[in-house]
Amino acid sequence: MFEYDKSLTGIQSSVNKDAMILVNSYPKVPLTVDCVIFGFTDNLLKVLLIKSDLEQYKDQLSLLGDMVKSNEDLDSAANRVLLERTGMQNVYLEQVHTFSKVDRHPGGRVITTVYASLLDFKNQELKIHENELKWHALNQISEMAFDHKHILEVCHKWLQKRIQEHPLAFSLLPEKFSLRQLQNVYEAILGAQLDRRNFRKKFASMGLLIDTNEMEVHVTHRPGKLYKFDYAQYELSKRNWVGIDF
Amino acid sequence: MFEYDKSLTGIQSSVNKDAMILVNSYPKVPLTVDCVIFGFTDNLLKVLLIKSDLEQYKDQLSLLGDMVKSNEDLDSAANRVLLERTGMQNVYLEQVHTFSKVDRHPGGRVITTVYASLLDFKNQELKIHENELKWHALNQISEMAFDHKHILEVCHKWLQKRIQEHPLAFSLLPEKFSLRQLQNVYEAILGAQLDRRNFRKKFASMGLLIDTNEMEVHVTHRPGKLYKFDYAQYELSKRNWVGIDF
DNA sequence: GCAAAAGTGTTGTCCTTACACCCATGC
DNA sequence: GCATGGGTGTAAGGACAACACTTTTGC
Repeated sequence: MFEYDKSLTGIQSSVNKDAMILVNSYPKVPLTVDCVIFGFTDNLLKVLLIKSDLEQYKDQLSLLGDMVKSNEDLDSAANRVLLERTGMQNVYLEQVHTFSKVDRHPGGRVITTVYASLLDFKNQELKIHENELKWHALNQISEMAFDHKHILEVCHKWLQKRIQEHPLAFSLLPEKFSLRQLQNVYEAILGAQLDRRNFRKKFASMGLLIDTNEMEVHVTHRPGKLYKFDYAQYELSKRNWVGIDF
Repeated sequence: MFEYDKSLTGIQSSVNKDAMILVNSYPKVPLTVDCVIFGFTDNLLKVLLIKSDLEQYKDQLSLLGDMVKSNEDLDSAANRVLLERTGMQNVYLEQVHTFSKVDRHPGGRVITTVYASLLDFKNQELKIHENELKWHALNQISEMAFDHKHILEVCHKWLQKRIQEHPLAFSLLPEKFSLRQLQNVYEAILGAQLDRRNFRKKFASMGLLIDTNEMEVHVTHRPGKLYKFDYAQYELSKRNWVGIDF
């Protein structure tokens, strides 16, 4: 089976000529992606941040971002940023919003598409410590460079909504986790206390947890059971929601 | 009270110099916005579309879009497209997603941010008929130019989800509407039949409908009451949802 | 044996669903 | 008077919220 690059054939390029002229008439804008990388440890929701490179934002915190390369789509750029900064691949990553205020960057107009990612803190070691790459507790972040504080708030709200309708939270936990850990994740993200018995009942009834027959070890209290998340079962049982809930 | 344009002051520009050099090093990309404009009539969910300008997509349907001007943010560009094409302002408009596959446009790389809008079909007359601007029933659209069919599907799913958690549907209806019209909107968008009594009970119990004390006229059956949507009450009573529903 | 968190069931309330008959209008 | 859709109530089932005691471990 052979395939051509159609853009190289004479026929195709004559058809495309008007399209190319049109596209060339458009203003061009520098594009970046920024990643809001959520993690969970010490019972706190954390975000992975660096110190800004720019003099103007000296010592201020900044999201992990980079320009979008000319042959790269946004998803790839976001995955690349994540890989370059954390060494991790195949992590949960979702586009959240594109921010475009004309004065959002002091160096001129830059539009940024923001991705949110969730990953297990402990699985990974942040080999790259450039720009003081560190986890920061979400509720202790005050000022940030650019419009990044605003972006962070948008992503936090996005996450609060998203974990209630999609099992994202499991990405923040190790493969095996206790129900207490799971509940802690929900409480940290939602900023609310949940009833332990009802929480456990809810997850038990969903049938998405696999009992590993293992227990917590070295805890200073009665050890809890460890579970795995049943991704296969989740794919089968995704709800088809029809209801009205403003 | 006076304000400067800080970018014009000497102090500021020396601080910004490194930022500007950085931004200038980024690849630049042509950007567009595309609007998926939903309407509702004849009990069908419709979308406002034109015929593509491009030779390659001759006679194929295309979303309403335009380049993003160099001094314009995305929201403004989307509002401008809507205004230019429909003459309407201040309509519901929300950013949905940014599409960036490198080969999505035959004229070269173009990234597009897609907005969805909902508006009342009858309130407006589409004065501009360029490119055969017309409403098309969503379920009868087959082929489209570019990746617009895919975009449309993403926006339809977005809409299905969104109307169940936010009262968007009212934007598709005239100011005064009957419960039957409202139910028809939900049924058309969700592609599902809903129980009439339960639907009415649900909305009655929410307390978001104002009885106008007017009735339908010139209908060939018992006329229904006309209601208005109580936006003020909705703002007060927005739910603060904490629940888990995969 | 004490501190700390795991594990477990019941009850009341509310929401959702399913379902059938009479009513007002245009023709 | 008939066709068309408007308007209404109830009962059963399911989900959610509130709530307290016993168990297991480390120290």
